[in-house]
Amino acid sequence: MPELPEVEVVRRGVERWVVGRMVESVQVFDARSLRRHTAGVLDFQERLAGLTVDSAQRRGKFLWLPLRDGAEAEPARSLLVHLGMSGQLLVASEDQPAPRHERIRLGLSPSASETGEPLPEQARFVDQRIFGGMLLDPLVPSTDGHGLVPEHAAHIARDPLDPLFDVAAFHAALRRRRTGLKRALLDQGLISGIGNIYADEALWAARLHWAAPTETMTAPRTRELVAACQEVMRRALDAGGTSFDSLYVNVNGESGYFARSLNAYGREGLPCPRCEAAGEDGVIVREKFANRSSYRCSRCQKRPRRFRP
DNA sequence: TATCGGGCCTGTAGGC
DNA sequence: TGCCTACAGGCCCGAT
Repeated sequence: MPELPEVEVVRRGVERWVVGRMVESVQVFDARSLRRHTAGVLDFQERLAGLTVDSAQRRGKFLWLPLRDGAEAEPARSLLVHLGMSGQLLVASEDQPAPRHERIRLGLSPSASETGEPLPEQARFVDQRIFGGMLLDPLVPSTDGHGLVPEHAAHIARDPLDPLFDVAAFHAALRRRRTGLKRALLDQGLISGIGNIYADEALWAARLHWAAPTETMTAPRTRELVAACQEVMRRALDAGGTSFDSLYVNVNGESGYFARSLNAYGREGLPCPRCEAAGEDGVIVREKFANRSSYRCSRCQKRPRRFRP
């Protein structure tokens, strides 16, 4: 499932393979992947073709490619990409067979690597469940005054790996909320990039229960939680992301290995690794949370007296 | 205004 | 074998 580390892996791939190249053609195989581009498929195709990819940017799980028209000094719009829960952005050569669930294909201008090898001519957006999508979006000033962001991503908070992420501001916002910790971690307007998997992993690392009330957090506990988020995501990034199946791959179609390093998520009934190492008997339990699952250790992530499910 | 829950989607697994 | 149901989950929007 693409969360921040997976999207960052894809961003790096796009930076290496796609930046600096012109979009020469746009094929749309499934209009549902352009659901958020309200002007429609034709508008998307006509306006995107002929623009050059200036860079590859990311905030949380949103990835965007600022686009430059030949005569422009600065990009004024971007191709905003969200992978949803099954989206992939693959680079491929024309002779490679079309993958199943390919929704959008971009033909790229010819280019060569440093060694003179020709680069793949296509970028393919593949999305089995169509929760993700693309849109052409104007770039607007970020609400914190630093840089430009696509209009549709302007409401997204900075993520914990962003050098400009403000822990004190996050703590203050957390204290103002009247909800449970996990719900807050999944709120992309509060802190971005965290999905169900890394929320469980970060809460496990910080020994916090998912339903602990946000208003009970102290500043040191918030710092510990943010540090846990950063640590979990950095390790996932080093491993190339989390792959449970073929739903997440990098731009070259390769899977990541972080799933092997998960401590809580998906480990129902197994011993808690931390408790096991200490000779204790904690077990990972699975609980219903907002129509999905939450995993925690029965012993070191005890249910708080006050509880906000 | 803040919070919550349902809908969007498809493939897979499991039960019958 | 084939049908049905539950489940996975990020984001958006309407309801409370």
